[in-house]
Amino acid sequence: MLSLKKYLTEGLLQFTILLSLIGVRVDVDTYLTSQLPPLREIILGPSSAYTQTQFHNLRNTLDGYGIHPKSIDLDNYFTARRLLSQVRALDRFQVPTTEVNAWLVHRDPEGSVSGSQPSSGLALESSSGLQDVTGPDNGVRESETEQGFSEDLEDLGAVAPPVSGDLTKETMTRLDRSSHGGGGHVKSSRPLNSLLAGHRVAQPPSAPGSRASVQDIDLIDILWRQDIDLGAGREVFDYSHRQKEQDVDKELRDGGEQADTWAGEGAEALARDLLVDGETGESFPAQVPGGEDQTALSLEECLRLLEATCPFGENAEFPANVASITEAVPSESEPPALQNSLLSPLLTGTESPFDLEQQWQDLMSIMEMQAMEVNTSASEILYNAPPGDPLSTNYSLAPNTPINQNVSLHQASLGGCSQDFSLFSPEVENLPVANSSTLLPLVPSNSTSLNSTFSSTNLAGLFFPPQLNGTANDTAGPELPDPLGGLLDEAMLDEISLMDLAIEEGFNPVQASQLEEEFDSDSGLSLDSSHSPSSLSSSEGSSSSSSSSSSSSSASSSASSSFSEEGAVGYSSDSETVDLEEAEGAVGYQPEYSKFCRMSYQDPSQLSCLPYLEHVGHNHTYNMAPSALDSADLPPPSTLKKGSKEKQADFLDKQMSRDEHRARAMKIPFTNDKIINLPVEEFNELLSKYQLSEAQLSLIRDIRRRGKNKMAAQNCRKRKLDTILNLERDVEDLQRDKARLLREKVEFLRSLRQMKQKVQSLYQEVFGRLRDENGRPYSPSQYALQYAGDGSVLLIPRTMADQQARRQERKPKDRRK
DNA sequence: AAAATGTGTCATAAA
DNA sequence: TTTTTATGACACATT
Repeated sequence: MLSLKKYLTEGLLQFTILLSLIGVRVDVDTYLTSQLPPLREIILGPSSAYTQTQFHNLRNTLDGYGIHPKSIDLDNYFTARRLLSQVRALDRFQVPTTEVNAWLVHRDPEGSVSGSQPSSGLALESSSGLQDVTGPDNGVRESETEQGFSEDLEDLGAVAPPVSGDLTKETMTRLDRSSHGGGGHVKSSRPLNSLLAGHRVAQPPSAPGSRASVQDIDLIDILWRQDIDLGAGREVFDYSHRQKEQDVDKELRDGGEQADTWAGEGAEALARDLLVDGETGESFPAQVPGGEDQTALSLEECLRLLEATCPFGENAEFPANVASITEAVPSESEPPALQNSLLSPLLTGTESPFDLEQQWQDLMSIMEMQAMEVNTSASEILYNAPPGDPLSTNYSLAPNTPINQNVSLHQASLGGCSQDFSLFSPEVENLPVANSSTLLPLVPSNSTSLNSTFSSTNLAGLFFPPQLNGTANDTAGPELPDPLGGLLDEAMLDEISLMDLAIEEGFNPVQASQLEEEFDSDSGLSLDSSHSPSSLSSSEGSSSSSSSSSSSSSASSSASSSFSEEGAVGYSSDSETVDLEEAEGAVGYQPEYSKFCRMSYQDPSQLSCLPYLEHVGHNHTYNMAPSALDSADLPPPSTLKKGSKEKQADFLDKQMSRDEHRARAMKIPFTNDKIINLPVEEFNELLSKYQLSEAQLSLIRDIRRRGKNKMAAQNCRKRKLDTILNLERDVEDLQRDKARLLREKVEFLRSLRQMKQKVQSLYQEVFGRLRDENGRPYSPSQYALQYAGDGSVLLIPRTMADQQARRQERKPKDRRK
């Protein structure tokens, strides 16, 4: 009975997850409390009804595992596997950082497009006052939708009184999901990002779920980069502000929506739980939401991935259904088709050329991880809490908190797999543990990185190539050749040989220590590999980059006189930028290094040529500039309040430079951009066109001067940095050369010593065999062997030999003189 | 709170 | 001479 219960609960978890995927809402309590057989039947038998037979068959044939009744979980498992293979494929393709970002961004539109087709779930949700948000869900407004959405939130938030943090969070996530699935966002990552940020804020850092928050940071960073790529700024995700506002906003909706959507115990239970947790601040809000956050996210990510890679017709239904999980009326007709779409990716997954063993290991790592997290969080609730509530709570929670809780839904599902296995075949259960513990380290570097990311519950690691993970440039991909590897080896060899030499040959202590120092320094250099590779590799490209920079500098300076707009561009030649970006992307700079490069190689003038990007170049401003600009360009929907408008104005003001403020104050009729970047002639023409006061003129000239100087300073700093880096590289090269020369010297000394020893032994042998007329050996103290120039050997008295030796010693000195 | 870093500006020299 | 560029130095902001 106990096993049955366990099985039921676990299966129930899987099942609910699956159902949540499908978009069917089922009251689990009824099954759990009263009707066990039906539940079992649902889990075991009819699962085939939700899945397409062909996929099962295919899977079975490929995997070698028989069709398990609990195919739902297997579905999750295979979905995960497919995702894994996708991630691996990413890794394999060595997609550069920027490209991967683009990939994500492009993937979203697909999901949004597909999601925008069936907006049923959204329609349901919008009934509770979300129409503003979900109304423009045809992808027409795209990012604007999002903006309007957030602004709506802000607007509402200004009015709504704060209630329970958990409730708000939950509502927020639901809202976000609505915007996700049906909103037709080109960039669903933005709300996701902000929500994640919110999640991070809401979570107590000390709670067990804080692990997820760390990943969230990574994910946020990645997503943020996407957004930056698309022109959005981090400001969009200003957690501390937005989160609170949204929280409050959600409150508003929560009141109505929750009552609307969840009638019955589930809702009550949820509310109860949430409230209690929110007040007490117990483990639940951090743990369970955290865990389920991950789950939901990963599932959603799964869906998106699936959509991206398997643009089947049915896939179009995913987002909407996912979005409508909580609100959708359970419809029996839907699931099969949906299941079909759900499973279709599995086909491709099984088709993936990757090693089954490896995938299995990957999966095992996930399962292990899940076993830790889910068992401690979700299962706790499942098992320890009263029978009815927890399940319903879980059920309602998972679908309702898609974003923040996204992270672990995936794990939960995967974990469900492991649990399933354990249920059915203990030997299989053993496998994961053994594999994950023992085999993982042995897995090739690719999968190791993957596994590590998995085991660290790193969502970013789950869905992005390792290079992307958080610091992105932190670690060069395993495929990337370590330019310092050879050096390191060399240095180590050097050191070894040196020590060897010093020990064996009784090397001159001073010299030996010197050499040791040398090698130490050298090896220290190499040990600083985290730093060296970048500079080294950069040096490879940097010879070109430096040359290009020098050439471009001269060229630009010459060209600038003739064509000042180009001259304004100055050092920031495209080629150089590309070079360095390539180097950066390929080699994987150190974080600070990449920071350097980003800072230094951003083309300020180019940016300034694009007004909307003008402030991206400056770290101060680009945090808030894009959002401000966005909001400026796309005035929020009618619901905007004065407060937020003021905020917008503030943002605008903040984003504007001092000179821009001054120009505005002086009512200067053209843009600072023109003032600064126009060639002198055109600039003068422009001035002549207007009747400008003396103050205005002087301000304009100051603006021009300052603007040009600003760019000049940027170029100067960039150049300075280039110089420093080049010098650094040169120093490294020289140190390498020095080490090499020293090594060669040591080698020569060693061989010389060996030769001397050999000669000495030969000498003694020959001398020992010499006999005088009387057959007696010559005394070494009285005679010596003298090597003649022609190769002959003479036996001469010691005295003569000493004299000759002295002469020979003097001769070189004389020559020198 | 202090240090490190980034950025804008000014003064000045040079082209 | 005027304009532009380069650069050191400083102040301020951000991290």
